[in-house]
Amino acid sequence: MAQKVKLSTIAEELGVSTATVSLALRDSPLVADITRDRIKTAARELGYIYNRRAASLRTSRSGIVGVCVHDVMNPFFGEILKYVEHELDRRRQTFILSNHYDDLSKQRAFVDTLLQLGADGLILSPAIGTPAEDIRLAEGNDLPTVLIARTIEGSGVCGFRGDDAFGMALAVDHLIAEGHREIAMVGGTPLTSTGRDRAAGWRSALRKAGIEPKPEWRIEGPRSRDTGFEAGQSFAQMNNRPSAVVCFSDMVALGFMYGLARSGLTPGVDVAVVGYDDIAEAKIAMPSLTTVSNGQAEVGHRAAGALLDRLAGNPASDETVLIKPVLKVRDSSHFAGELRKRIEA
Amino acid sequence: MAQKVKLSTIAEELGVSTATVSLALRDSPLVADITRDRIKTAARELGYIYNRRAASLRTSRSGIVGVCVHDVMNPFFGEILKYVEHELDRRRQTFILSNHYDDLSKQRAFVDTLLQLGADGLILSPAIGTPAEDIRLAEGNDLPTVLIARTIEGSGVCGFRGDDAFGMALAVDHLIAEGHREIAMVGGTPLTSTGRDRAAGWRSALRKAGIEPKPEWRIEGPRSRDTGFEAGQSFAQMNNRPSAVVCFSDMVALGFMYGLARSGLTPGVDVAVVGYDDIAEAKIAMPSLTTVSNGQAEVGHRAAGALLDRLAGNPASDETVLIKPVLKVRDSSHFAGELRKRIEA
DNA sequence: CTGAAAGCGCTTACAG
DNA sequence: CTGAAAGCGCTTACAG
Repeated sequence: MAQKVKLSTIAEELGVSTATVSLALRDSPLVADITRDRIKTAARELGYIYNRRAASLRTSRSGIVGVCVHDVMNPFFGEILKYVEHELDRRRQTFILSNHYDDLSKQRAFVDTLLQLGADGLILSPAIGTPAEDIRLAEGNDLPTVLIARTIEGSGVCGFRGDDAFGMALAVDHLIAEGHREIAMVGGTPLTSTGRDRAAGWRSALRKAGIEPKPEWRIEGPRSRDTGFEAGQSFAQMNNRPSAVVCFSDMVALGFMYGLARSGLTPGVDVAVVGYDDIAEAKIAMPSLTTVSNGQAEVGHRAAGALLDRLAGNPASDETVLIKPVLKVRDSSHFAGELRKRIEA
Repeated sequence: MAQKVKLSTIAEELGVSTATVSLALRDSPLVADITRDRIKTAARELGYIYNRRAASLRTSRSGIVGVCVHDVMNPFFGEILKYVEHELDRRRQTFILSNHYDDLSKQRAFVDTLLQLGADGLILSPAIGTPAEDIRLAEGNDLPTVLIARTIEGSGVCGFRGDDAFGMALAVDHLIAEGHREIAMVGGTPLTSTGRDRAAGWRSALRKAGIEPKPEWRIEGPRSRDTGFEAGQSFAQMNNRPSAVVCFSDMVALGFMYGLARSGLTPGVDVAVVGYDDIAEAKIAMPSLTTVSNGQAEVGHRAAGALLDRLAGNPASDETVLIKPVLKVRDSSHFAGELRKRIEA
């Protein structure tokens, strides 16, 4: 390729200074209209490419925002990110994405890269085991951070997530209203705030209804479609199988229903199933999946908004915003209830 | 936060030059072992953060690779990206991801950003309508490009994708062997190479078996689970419904099966269904989905490898590598065949 | 093995 | 409204 075109190339071409070119290209009112137009035309004709590294070195603003979550392929995160992406696009920020797969060292390597690139901010759904210290380190190195989906005690930064305990209680209350008394919870781990809070919501909703959850009703672990599938197959073999389950997530629930079906049971009839998140697939699944809407749109929008606010110089908040979940009743939990009522009648 | 620590801070602290510090931190053999150790220790203690913008401005190497696909949330791309990610991680390259949603202007904005950041390379699954000129422009501005999943005539760069026509023919041949004579194809668009090639494979496999595909057997459009679902519902209402369908992708097939089931048909029994891609979900779906393995691992690995090769200074190739697909027979196509044979017997 | 100096391509006071 | 000059934090010949 030919010689690289830079500000000074344009400046020489037109017989003006690089300062004027720089100002003109960014529409500074300091530059006369005619000059600006001449400069912009020349830039276009010469195929000028703005060098953001140089600019960023000078201004210490990079226009880069890092986003790091467990796994983008998980629709729950994918849906949140769509909204984050939309918001950042509008503000002309470049976003760099990384999965951490709950591997702390991968997350740290990513944060390091962001610091090296002089990123302007970070939106993070922290990996299991992330110490508050890691967040403070990022903040201490001028990397404003906003948490999503999971939060960390004492991190001192703001975060957005659903009210997990409340949402899971909605699911359990619904199943109780449908006539169930034995309700298992499948999936999740006490290692994340999400896992702890949802399990707590399940447990306390049962107790409030006077039902003491049996230890074997709490099936920890699954957090993916695959492992949900395995859990569904095991569940089908279980002695004294509960009549209903709430799942840690829709992914788990959808896999669980596949697993039940593979074992010859009909989800929604033999076992009532409720998911969590209300991802797009829930509505079209067979049977359609009763679930708890977890506010992906709101989390994504507000997290991006909060970060952009801080970048604009507004004061930081350290508040965790809990978004109210909403129960979506569909066939996976409702068929069974209907049948039960008919039998009892 | 305190004063920013830079090379010169360390240099002053230890009474050496910044040149020595720079060399030491990158393990140059020019620096004495003791000096290097002292420097590295000081860097750690002072909390030094390497400024990649400054380095990159000087060296014109950024360590950044851009990746742009239709949508990361689509497991087909997600799976490819996992392998790309793995390969780039190993080589300590930072990767910047973007969806283009088949919007050419979004793709262009992303390529522009990469040029501005001085990215070292681009892995692209081009948006519908991408002119070869766009690729040449990137290459002309020192952004080596490798294509995945879709290719572009006359782009002059190398690409990796499955052999779509061959793969779809495998699927059709299988259904014919199962006894089907009326086989529809659901989904895909002639606007992409993938869509054209798969439809061509379907059509020519039918003709080779002496079957002339009826126009109404080609149901164009769906490329997602949602639209596959709608297609499944419409298909259920169709007069003279074919006994089998091949789908543009697993996502379409999985949605299609949901749609059939929602309409009261049993996928795999009332209608044989074959997908394309062999994403992880295919194996656990109900019924398990017969599909064509599309080499996501190989595409991801080899595309990343080819790009890294070029970055290492090896000569560019302009070859499109076609990866051989493999048929995976499962229940969604096999039940129906079994039943048919029994009925005929 | 180490240091002094130039330069990557911008932006930003400052002066006019 | 425009220009001359310094400086962001590195790396790289070059000299010693």
